[in-house]
Amino acid sequence: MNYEYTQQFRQALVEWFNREKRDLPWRRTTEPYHIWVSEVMLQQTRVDTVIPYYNRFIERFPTAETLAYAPEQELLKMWEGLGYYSRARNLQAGVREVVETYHSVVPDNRADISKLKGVGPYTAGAILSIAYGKPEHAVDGNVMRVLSRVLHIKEDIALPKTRKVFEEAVDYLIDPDNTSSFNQGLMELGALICTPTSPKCLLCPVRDYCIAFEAGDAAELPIKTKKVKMKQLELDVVVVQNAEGRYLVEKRPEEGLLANMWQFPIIERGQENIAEKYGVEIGTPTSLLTFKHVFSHLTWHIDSYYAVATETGILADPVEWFTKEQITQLPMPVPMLKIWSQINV
DNA sequence: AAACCGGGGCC
DNA sequence: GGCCCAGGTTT
Repeated sequence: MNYEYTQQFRQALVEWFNREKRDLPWRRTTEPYHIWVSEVMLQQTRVDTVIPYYNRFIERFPTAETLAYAPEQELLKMWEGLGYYSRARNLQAGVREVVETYHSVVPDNRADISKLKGVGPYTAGAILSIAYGKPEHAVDGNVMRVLSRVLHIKEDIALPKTRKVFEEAVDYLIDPDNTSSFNQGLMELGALICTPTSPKCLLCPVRDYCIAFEAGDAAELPIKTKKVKMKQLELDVVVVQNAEGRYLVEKRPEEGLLANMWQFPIIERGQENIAEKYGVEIGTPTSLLTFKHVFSHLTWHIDSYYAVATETGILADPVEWFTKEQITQLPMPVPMLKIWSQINV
């Protein structure tokens, strides 16, 4: 794209965005911490899902300090149901760095902001361009899809090194006077017009500058190869209640899947048993729910039960008896909430 | 470079 | 059922 074309492309994109942009909560502010929270929530998560979480989160943690000093359990509870819980823990770690190292001011340059936990190349560019007006690239899945079509880039976006191609393209194309609208415009275009399947090219504000539209193969781009294999796990979950009416729960390890989230006793079917793993003898279980829970690279096939404890020994460290009221306060993954809702019908 | 890390919506 | 979503970290 030559200089004049680049100017026209910028103008068409920025004017379309300022005219057509959705009214979203995080678009009513340029406060860097608030933009940061929104960008982390939006990682791999749809706008409509994020909106209620963002509003509740900002109400509870309005400033970097309030989040920095919050108990992790409460933070995870606010994040419950969003998934990718390490995002929340990394966000708090990053915010603590800002409070302690940068006097609570989010850094305004890529070198420093990129050092913060949970802030990668995309999030760094998003905060810098949206909150600070810096001409920095913010390349996400939307941007790669849009630019693969506009510029007819046919490299495999599943390969990590390909992102660099798009970052260099944005470095060249970005409107230095409207960095926020330009970067958000690319993403909004990807979300509303330049969609993965059946792009609405006839409504596209930059159609005149799109090589794929000219070539008629917009729907075939981007090129993405990677396919992943799914692991399967068969599990039994047992809600165990003791004579005092309390329920047995355990905290998951601080690393790995669903780190630091709480769950009811869970065993791999045929490989373990409740008595041995948890030190609790139980009466005859009654069936609750049978269902499937799909993660990114793993599927849990869950049979869930309710049982009464008949004999209890010494519990291991992350295992405790909690009342119904206490359990309601614990951050739990969705499959456990699903089972818990059966107990409280 | 590949694997890991949630959950939901859409086709 | 597979794909995608305002990705980052770990190995």
